[in-house]
Amino acid sequence: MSQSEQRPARRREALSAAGIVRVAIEILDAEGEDALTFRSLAERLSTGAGAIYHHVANKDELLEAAAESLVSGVASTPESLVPSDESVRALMLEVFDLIDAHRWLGSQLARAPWQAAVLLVFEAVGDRLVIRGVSERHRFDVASALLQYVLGAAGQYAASLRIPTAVGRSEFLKTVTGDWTSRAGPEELPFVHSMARQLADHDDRRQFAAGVDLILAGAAANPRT
Amino acid sequence: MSQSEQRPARRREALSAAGIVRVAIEILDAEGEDALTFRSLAERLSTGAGAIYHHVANKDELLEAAAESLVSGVASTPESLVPSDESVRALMLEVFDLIDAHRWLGSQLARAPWQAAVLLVFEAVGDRLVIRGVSERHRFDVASALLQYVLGAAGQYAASLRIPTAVGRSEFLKTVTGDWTSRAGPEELPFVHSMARQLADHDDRRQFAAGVDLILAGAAANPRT
DNA sequence: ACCTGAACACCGTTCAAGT
DNA sequence: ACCTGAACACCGTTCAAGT
Repeated sequence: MSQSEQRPARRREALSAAGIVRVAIEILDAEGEDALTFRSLAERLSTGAGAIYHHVANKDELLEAAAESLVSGVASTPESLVPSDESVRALMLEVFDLIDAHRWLGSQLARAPWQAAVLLVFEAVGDRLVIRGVSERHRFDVASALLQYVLGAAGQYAASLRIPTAVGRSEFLKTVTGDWTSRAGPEELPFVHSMARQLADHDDRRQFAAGVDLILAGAAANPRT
Repeated sequence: MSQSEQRPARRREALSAAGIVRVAIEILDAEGEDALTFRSLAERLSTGAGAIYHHVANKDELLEAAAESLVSGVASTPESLVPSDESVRALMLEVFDLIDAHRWLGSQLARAPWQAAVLLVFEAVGDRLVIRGVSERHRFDVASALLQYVLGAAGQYAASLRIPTAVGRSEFLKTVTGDWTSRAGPEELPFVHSMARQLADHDDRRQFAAGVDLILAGAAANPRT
């Protein structure tokens, strides 16, 4: 404590946008969305908060870059040229798993509509639809529907409570709806109450895949023009 | 300016949770999400910021209550008992229009997964699926898919730029992707570039409806078990 | 050119003091 | 019981000063 004052000195290699994004992802993954601040980031980088602004315009850009960095890993060129639903399904599940592994990514994708990461998913989905042979007329509709579906799931799972499967039906409903449920019994929410077991027991990933299949089945059925 | 100091005095009727939520919605609608702070709210209510905490636990609860207040208006009992896709479609579009009219609602619904407002939409969708005669085995899948789809669209449109239809293709892409597009030409994003016209010209609402039809067509086709 | 860190203009939330 | 508004513990962002 009686250490004499001395200025910090500039040890350390130069900062870079890529390095900042990498550390930001580490913080987001390890400690969650709220833990990422310019102060915490600067501390981890042994620098001042202001230094970051020399490489990243602001926090939004930082989050978009972090999202793009992760998404670009899964949304690459289709590996198969065989026309089938399988490659579309596989891609959608890859995106799902990525969000599952990085919860903050869900909120980030849902936040800004045409950020780079979202565009990459749209491109990847579209590429596979072209290979699958979806007619030109329906491509845009199907790609949009799949994109919006995965973004909805992203936001949903990102904030979800990850209920242990052991939890029983009534306890689950209580957890999920808080005291709100007590205001609304089976008479007011018949459907929700009839689905309580599925809500408590369902597997998020399987559920997600079922929705993808529904959209692809609709695409195959060629809906009304 | 030489007015003598005097304490504010307690004119005004008592605060209430409902009144606070009403004024919060007014601020959100008129000035957007960022404009709603406990300070701005308190000013509009001619009170201190702390007073609000006697009626609302925190800002999250306030936003959830605001969302529920709006959603409860559209997600009421089905008006028709005729089994058809039409009532499902109509409900989905009502939710879409509600989000369109209150942009902040999109982000709010996408933010917290099982808040009251989301549960109300799930219930309303489910009720109509039961009437339509979707088999018990598929009800949960179809309701979940529709819910996630509308939440994805909600987040997307909430933040969307609302591009005037007059804007041309290249200008649109520039607006939407920023300088990111300049890094990625048609070789890297073939699908996005091939869809550029649809992206620029499409009608959000019609697009949304097309996705709903896709899911309903998939439900009718009875996807793989 | 890049970095540093104090300063600025905000937040949500708390809490002693009033009525 | 309810209200008031200053105070607290934060933010993102800016900017003079250093190297």
